[in-house]
Amino acid sequence: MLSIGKLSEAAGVKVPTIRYYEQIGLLREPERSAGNQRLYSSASSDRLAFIRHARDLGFPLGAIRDLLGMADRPDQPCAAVDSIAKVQLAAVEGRIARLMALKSELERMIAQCAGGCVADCRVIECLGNHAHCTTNHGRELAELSE
Amino acid sequence: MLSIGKLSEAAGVKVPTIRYYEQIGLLREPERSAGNQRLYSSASSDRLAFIRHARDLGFPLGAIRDLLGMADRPDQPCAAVDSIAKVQLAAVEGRIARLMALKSELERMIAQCAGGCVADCRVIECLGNHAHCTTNHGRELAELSE
DNA sequence: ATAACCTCTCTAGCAACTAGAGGTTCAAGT
DNA sequence: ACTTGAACCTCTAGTTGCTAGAGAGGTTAT
Repeated sequence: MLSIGKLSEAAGVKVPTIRYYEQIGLLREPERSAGNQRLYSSASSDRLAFIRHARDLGFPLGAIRDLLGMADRPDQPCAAVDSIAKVQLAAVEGRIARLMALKSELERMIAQCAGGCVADCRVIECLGNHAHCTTNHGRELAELSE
Repeated sequence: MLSIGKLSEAAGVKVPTIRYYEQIGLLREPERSAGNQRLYSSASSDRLAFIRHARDLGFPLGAIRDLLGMADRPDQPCAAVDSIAKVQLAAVEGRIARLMALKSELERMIAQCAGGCVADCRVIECLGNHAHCTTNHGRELAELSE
């Protein structure tokens, strides 16, 4: 059995984060020692590593909750799993596209700045006047990119 | 003079967001009508458009606060402006790089899945076992990408 | 004058944690 | 056996950038 600190080290997830996952119901409440400290099995460690890996891949916790539920029923078809992964892939692709547009906009702004004083600064100018932009970025393009 | 609703429409920023910007000190407190409603000049509208555009480009509000302070002193050198923009560009580039790694990982996971049942699902398998990954993504690679 | 709509303040909520206060328990060294 | 110090406990509040709602009051058009 592992203490929360050992589990934290083993799975690469910070201690308060583990408690947070328990609080929101992503991890089951573990056993406790006589002195009320959490004790985890190595199965918990696997589960936590799964969560961590999915988080690293950008899956939101809600999707991870669904994935864990599916992983617990191995004889079901995995179409639903696939579709979650595909949604996540689409989200990632969308973010990349938006960020590329922002990148070129920023590069253009920076390149145009001659390094003089603020009154002539292209960066300030461009931020103040959307008409200077080449790309058609807007609220709907940027909101998922951060 | 514009009501908050007109300003909202003019700048493309929602009404509660305008009040929020005022609350955190990004916009000055405007004049009020006899009935205590906010009244904005067209200068406010420009300032708000500036903020909106910078947000669209992914600048955090703290950076925008700095940029606005600089825009108010047009005779200063603009090196500081440039450096804020460059930091933002670097952040965007970093996010793109991380997202590209995540994208290929997700694509690989999805491609490998034969569409059977969960027990054989490559997606679940890969999420559970980091050793299946080709890329070396980790906490430090993914944390800025969302 | 009255309906319809706008605005006011205030509070609480979202994701996904992180930080801190103030107190207990455990493991190791003496 | 005792003491020290690290690790643990619970609880609350903060982060970022808003968004949603309650309940009250202002404005405008017919």
